[in-house]
Amino acid sequence: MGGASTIDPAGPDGKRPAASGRSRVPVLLPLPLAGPYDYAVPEGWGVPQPGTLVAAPLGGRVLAGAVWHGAPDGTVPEAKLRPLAALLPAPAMTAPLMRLVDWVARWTLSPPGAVLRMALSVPAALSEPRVRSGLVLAEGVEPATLPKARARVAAVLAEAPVPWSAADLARAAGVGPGVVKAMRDAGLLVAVAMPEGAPPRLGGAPPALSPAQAEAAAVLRAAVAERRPGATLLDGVTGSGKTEVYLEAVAEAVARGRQALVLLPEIALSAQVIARFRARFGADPHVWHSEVTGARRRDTWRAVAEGRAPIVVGARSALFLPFPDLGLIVVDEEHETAFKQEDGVAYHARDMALVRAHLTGIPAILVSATPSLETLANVARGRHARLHLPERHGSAGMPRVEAIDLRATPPPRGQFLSPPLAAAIGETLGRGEQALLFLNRRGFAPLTLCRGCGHRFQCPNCTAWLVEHRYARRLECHHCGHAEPVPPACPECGAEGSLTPVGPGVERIAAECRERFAGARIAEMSSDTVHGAHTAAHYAAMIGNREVDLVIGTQLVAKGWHFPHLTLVGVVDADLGLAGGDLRAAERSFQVLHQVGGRAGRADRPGRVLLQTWAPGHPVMRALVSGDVDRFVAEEMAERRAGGWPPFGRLAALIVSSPDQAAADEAAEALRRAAPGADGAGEGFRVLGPAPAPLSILRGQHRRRLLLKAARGVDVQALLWAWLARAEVPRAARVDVDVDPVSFL
DNA sequence: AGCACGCCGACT
DNA sequence: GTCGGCGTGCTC
Repeated sequence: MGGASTIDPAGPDGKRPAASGRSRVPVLLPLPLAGPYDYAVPEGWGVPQPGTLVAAPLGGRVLAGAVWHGAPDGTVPEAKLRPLAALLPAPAMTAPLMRLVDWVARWTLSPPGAVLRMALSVPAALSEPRVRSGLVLAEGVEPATLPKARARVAAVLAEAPVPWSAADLARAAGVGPGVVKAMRDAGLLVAVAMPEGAPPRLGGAPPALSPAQAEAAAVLRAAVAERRPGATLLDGVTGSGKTEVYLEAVAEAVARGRQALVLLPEIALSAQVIARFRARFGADPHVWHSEVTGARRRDTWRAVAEGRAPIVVGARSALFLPFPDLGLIVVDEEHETAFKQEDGVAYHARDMALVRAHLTGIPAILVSATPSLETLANVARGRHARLHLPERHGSAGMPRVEAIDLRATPPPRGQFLSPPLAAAIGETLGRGEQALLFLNRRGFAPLTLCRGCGHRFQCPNCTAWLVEHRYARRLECHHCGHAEPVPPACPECGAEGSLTPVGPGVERIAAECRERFAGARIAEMSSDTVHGAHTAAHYAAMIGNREVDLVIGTQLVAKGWHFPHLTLVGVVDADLGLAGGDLRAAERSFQVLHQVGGRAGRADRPGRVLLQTWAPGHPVMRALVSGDVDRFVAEEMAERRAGGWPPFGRLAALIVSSPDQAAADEAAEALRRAAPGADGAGEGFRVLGPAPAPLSILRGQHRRRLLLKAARGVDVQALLWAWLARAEVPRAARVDVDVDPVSFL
């Protein structure tokens, strides 16, 4: 991860033999350079094919790069060329992956090398394959003569005389790792080279599918079998069995000897999803995300490149793995904004997954209970097919959703649960069932102010309030990580005991519940209490075992969990996501609230969802209460169409940032002056801004935004290239480009 | 991304 | 008088 990697040139030393009249090849390096560099091919190598991974000297170091496709640049004089240092012992990049790199670079206006960097993110995997050693019994060792623990180890090896890893061996023998180590040191065990991991043996049979599932699965299996390019939306409510259906498509790819890639948002918390793959195929899929590091990361990359990984389940970065024979890409929860990478190369993994599938000539499946408007528009245009799963027979059905009008039944002063919601929680707990309260805000209170002088605690690096975290006794900025202790007195007027928390976070809701539902066992789930897959699984088990009565959580609890005893979901502030005028605020609110509501009543008992809102008439609330999703989508689509917004128009953002406010303003003005067209408007496009970004100072950077809004069919990239080339931006400011922005921060 | 070269403050 | 801050520019 991070850092373009120097690698050990397995080949010649770093001297510079003159390159004389030999062939030259373009080599793309994992650096933000404008394009590939030309290199001389040492004598006797032959001409390396495009995609070949090579070690190339650059300045004083040697980098891993890829021989690129297309003609060498040719303008660099022969004498300046340096010879390639070595061919790397790793499979060459495939043509579709090289084309993907070019495609993403062009689309995002990033240097191709910056994109290549994502595809060569595992430097260790590019050098000589790791020789793993395993342990076998030394010759002539007689198990019977050994002490008990050692005898058990010997027995395991006698039973299965293949090389074992030390950890596996200790586990199988039921002894500590020390025993195995001591036996090796004593010469009772010897290390031998272990063969590279064979592909997992996949087996398993399809589960019993409903007729609708079976029909959808058959369509998708056929598409995979025939390698039919094109995308299909697979949608249906929570519990309609979408996963089982796409797993059949995965099974088809595997049966044909091809690989399948399944992209998920934030995989770290989806242990339950991995378990479903295991249940279906009898073996774990290869897993890829940022928390997979070290030897595991290297082995997985290698297994993918060598075709030994039939199924890969991964976060967005898995999109750039070197599959030699990909047969299917699935994007699960395709509406999730986590698929959009914001920093560095700003790409949307869902959209680029469709590109990779297209370039590879294979089918793609987009899966969601609440598809994005982009995807629905593509279905409407006939660009994607659609398979819709109806609600499943025999399931609990969709929960009943009701809005609580806070204007009519407000919470008591200083509290946040309205009487109807509090009553419903009390009844649920009284029946011995579980309830979940959802509030997408960490900490105790989002704002602290002084009752004496009105002072508000603000982050020194960002335009944001500091959030009180009462357990940690700190005021924290959720944008830059700044934290300070809660002071005993107001720093402005010196008054003591005058600081007042304003508004709720999950900690405050938990405090209120402890008071109101004495004796209830409460679990708080937010990124402050749940750190990664392990704790998440722990919480899930506690909830599943009914060791918890009331769950209070942030967005984290909305994701894919199945809690069979949970029958009530209360949304503390259903209006929260609607503030701020974001283009997709309504769509996203609907998706999140629908998803968290889906946690209620999945077993035999009906679920109930209560939404606390000040605006029960808002289209999002009406859609959730009535369940009339189609109408909501139609209204939202009509608004977007009328305004020329995505998915009916295109957007690109230019984000100016600088530690110096004047430089940021100057750069923004320079961009404005250089805007394409007459005064920023032309055939099918218009430039909006500059305006301060919603977080006008973030991590000490002053930020300004300009927005290019264009009709579909306008070559946005061409406009942006010309625009950026024209603009004279002061050095003290930088400009980032975000094509198809998802977030407007 | 590194790494080198190149001009202005606080130390032996 | 030097060590060293990181601003700017180059790497086939």
